Amino acid sequence: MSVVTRFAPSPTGYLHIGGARTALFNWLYARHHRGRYLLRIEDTDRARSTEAAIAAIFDGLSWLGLLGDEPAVFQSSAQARHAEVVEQMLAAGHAYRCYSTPDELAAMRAEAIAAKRTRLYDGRWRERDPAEAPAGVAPAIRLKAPLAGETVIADLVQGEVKIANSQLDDMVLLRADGTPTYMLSVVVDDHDMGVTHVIRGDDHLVNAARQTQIYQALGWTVPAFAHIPLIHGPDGAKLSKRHGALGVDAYRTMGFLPEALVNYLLRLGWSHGDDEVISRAQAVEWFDLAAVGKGAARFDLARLTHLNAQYLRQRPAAELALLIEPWLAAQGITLDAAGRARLVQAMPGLKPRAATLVELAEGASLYVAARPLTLSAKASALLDGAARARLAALVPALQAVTEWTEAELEACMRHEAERQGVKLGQLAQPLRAALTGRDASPGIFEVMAVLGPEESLGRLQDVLSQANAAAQQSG
RNA sequence: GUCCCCAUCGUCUAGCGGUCAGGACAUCACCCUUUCAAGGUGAAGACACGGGUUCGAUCCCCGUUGGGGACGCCA
Repeated sequence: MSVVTRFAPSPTGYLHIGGARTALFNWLYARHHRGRYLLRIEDTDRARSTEAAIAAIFDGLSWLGLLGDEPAVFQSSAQARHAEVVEQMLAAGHAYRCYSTPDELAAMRAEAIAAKRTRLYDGRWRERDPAEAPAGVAPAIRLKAPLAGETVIADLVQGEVKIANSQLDDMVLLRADGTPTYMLSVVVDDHDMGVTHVIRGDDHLVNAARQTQIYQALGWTVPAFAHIPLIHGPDGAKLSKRHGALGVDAYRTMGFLPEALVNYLLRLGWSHGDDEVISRAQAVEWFDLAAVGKGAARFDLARLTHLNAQYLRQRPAAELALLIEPWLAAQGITLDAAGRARLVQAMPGLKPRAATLVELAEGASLYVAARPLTLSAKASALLDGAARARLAALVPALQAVTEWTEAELEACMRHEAERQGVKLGQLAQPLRAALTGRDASPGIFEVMAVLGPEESLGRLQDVLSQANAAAQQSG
């Protein structure tokens, strides 16, 4: 039997980071077993579903490369089928009409809580004669669940889980308005879509027992279940808004690469020995449910950041130059062909100094900033009178460099430092400040080589002439 | 209140009866060095607790504690 998995998000705003991991595990499991991976939008609750939310989910999945193998199924389109299945159950005596109103049920629940009793539905209409039905009340249809015994879930991650049937009440299958509930829809849809493995969050573990009862009432084969642990925030509590980024898109805007996020999510709860950086192809080959951990894991941004740095370095320079353009644009920097070429050339020196695209763009901006540069406070501090004098003396030497390469520039600078009787750093640091406007940058010879003689000397002159102007003004 | 799940360094984890309890991130130190990174070397750092089972428990069983989840005519 060929494996069929599915990811079934409800469209409530964005693709949650936990949902992304569920999707990933489903995708990997299907790929590993050469099966199919499907998508189903659980939009049964029409009021809470919006086009924008659905688009956001597809967008997130697309970015991560986790779109379904076939067009997504919309649960709301199968309502007639759901109602038909409930009719069958009614006819077979596996379901019954319940005339209790929502108000009545709420009162029943409140009473149970006050009396510290179980809050399960008490089955008051289970055996009652429908003739006693109150006039004008549309009934909900409930499952006639087994009273005694237990329901067993053979979970691929959690192991065998047994739940006493006394703990499971007669759940609603069809609402009074004729719409199906989630519990019924999932079962029917998973069955109709031929889903063989249901891989989802831990919070559905008890639901698996309820759904098993529905499968059994229908005489359908129960799929294999795998309930993966939830992701917690850094403080150990459930991941929530106050932890910052929740949606996958937020990580995208923080400058993370999709392959890094995927690798991070994969290792969160799943492991393969001591392997940390795992390619997509390798993950497909290695992935299995048995290696999924049982405990909830905390989200660790530092770890994601480190992984991102690794993947950043694997990307070709040209790709990275393209990827950072949006962040550059946000700084008001638009690139021409020469600027792009300069960034590509600068990438090898920029890469190891950045962990995210945001940092990479920040580092890259020095190469494409417009003259004259705005100096940072620390850069200005480096350019005191003595430093400026050293730089002024350096200018003729630089102008004499015939081959503007890293090696030639270094030779020139070392020679000049010796001539001036200073350490290389005393020359290099002020030069860095003048050429980059900052106190930290890639190697200064590399910076000069990428900038070219014209831009380098130009930036240097900017600083020197500003100093002259300032001196004339005060003097 | 009832039921279910979980438990190894700060964090993610390896371990599947006998290990100096391994790796990674983070932290600290040193090296490299024109700055900042990167890189290299090293350090510190964990089996929640109590009972069993066993010649021997991180590992198997029970309990305690702690954490999480579920108990809707939400999904």
